[in-house]
Amino acid sequence: MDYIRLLQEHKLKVTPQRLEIVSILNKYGHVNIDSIYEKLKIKFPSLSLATIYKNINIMKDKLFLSELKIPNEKSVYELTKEQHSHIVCTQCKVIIDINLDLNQLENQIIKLSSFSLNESSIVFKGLCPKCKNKNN
Amino acid sequence: MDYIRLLQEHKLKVTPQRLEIVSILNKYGHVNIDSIYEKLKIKFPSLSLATIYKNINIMKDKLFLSELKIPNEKSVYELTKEQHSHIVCTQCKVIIDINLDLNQLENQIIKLSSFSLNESSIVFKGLCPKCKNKNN
DNA sequence: CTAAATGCAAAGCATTTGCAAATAT
DNA sequence: ATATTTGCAAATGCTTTGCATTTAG
Repeated sequence: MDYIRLLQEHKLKVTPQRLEIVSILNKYGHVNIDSIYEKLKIKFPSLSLATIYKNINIMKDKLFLSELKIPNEKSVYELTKEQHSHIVCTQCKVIIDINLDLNQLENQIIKLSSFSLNESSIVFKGLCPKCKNKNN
Repeated sequence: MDYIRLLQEHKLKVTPQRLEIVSILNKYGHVNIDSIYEKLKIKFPSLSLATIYKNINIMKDKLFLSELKIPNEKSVYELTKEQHSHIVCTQCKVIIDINLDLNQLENQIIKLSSFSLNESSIVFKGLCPKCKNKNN
């Protein structure tokens, strides 16, 4: 993935801190602020939390970063991809992306509510295969 | 709706403040902290925000209050009902409940992810019928 | 009468802001 | 050379806590 181009396309200056934030997001997929900070602190000991917040916000504004709100948990961030849904393991907290066919669901909604739809946020919770087995 | 019984069933003392919080939740359906506070302040001028927070938290713990996290907006609270989904109007911010048949969706998820499922949080965004018309 | 709830003020966190110094273009 | 970004410290804002007083059961 070309992080430099990603930043440039959004008219952001390419700083080492920014490159590393994007790289962490890309590598880990779903991360919260604290864990971005921890990981970055290793490479940039002088790094400020304020810098992370500023960058997260600017990237959100430019829409190439999305915040995922999860019931009863902290928000995590991910690089914006095509629309997809999430499943969270209630035990080990792993979050995975899933591509669902939402046509049938959207038809139901439009029929029942007469809304016109654009975004959706679909988060399921349950047990991942590993944790399912551990529990037996 | 019998607010007194609702509180008693959860072993909470029936105070005037609590009755009014529950009544507001029931009346308005989806409300955020500030708007609960504003509405209550009229009836109880001495009311403290801390009391609202304490009550929201205790009701959440007892699971008869649910927090609804909405992408890019403040959380709202609702009395816990049977599982249902939500649609939010991006223009007027109205939130409506909707009962969807999730069977087909859940089958997809189980097939694709091998998770076992329990909760789900499904929030769609779009334009409500009124705002759709206004925009023409 | 006792345990729980309220209201106030203070404390605690998370996030944002202002500004001088450093850096990218 | 200029505008943006960083990092620090201070400020803000939301939520929680501690405690004395009040209230419900």
